[in-house]
Amino acid sequence: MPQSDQTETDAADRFNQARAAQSVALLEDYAEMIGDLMEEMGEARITDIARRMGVTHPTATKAVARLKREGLAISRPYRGVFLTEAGLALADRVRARHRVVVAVLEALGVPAETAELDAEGMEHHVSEVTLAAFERFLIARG
Amino acid sequence: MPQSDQTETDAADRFNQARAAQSVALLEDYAEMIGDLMEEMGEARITDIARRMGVTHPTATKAVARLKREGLAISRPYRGVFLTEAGLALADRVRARHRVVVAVLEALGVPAETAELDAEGMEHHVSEVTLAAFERFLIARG
DNA sequence: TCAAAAGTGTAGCCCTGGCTTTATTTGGCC
DNA sequence: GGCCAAATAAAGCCAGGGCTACACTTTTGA
Ligand SMILES: [Mn+2]
Ligand SMILES: [Mn+2]
Ligand SMILES: [Mn+2]
Ligand SMILES: [Mn+2]
Repeated sequence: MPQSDQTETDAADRFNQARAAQSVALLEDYAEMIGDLMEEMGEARITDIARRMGVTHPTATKAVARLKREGLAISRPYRGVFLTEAGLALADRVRARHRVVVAVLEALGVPAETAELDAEGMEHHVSEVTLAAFERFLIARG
Repeated sequence: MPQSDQTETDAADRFNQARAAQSVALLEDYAEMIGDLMEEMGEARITDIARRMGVTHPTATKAVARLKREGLAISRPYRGVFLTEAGLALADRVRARHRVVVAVLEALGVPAETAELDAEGMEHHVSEVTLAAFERFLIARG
């Protein structure tokens, strides 16, 4: 394989991975947040989800519909939303990863509020391998 | 402002920033890549753009249409695509940021190929403040 | 108790960013 | 010079993720 072909497939692979990560980003954020609300309030109401996500309630309803379709949440009409086992597992993984990303940013000298803001988008593109490296870095650093 | 209200607006702000960053991510990646192709080949053809992005050529055509609409590129029918001054400036900023993000990941112990893959998505969520911190970190580290 | 407020559902609109299919143009080559 | 392959354009489909407007249900409190 000539070098220029290699350059092209490598680039395409990168963009494909980024697109794949983006396509689950919304599910991850909703799962994490619904988990938070269940913890805090016992249930997650559409209105509360929408307010925290900064969207209108029909938008939150659509996202929850997708979560249900993917087996991550359940709900009955006019009742709260609840995560399934799979949803809870996802929420936990996402929450842990979020904290690691914020911690790494802060360790690198990023102000706390900025770290929180940037981590919200960056986290979804942090692969398992990178997450492991982040954790090693945080431990080594003490 | 009660603490719970604060929690909610903070979260909404985070998600809004992440959405805003995502909405320009595509422009950034195309600008960077068209800049690369102009450098390598003298012009950027739709077919080459599409192959490198890992999409079909109608998809690339649509993206280029958006770049033109935003004043970042120009092109005439059946001719190559070229960046405007604004497009070139964007491409340069994006390319520099991309390199910094990759360098930081590698400095944290992430393998080179993984760093390239993850950086492609993460870079778009790295704010100016965070980028500055990254650069200081890289310099301090030598 | 029951009316008003709050919450939820649903329909339908828009834009983005993928895709396939079909038409048109260009460019290389005999 | 003309033909054929490659490139480009154009049209139209789909899903995702935002929105508004409107209908319906549930909860609250006087
Ligand atoms: Mn997030
Ligand atoms: Mn998060
Ligand atoms: Mn990118
Ligand atoms: Mn990039």
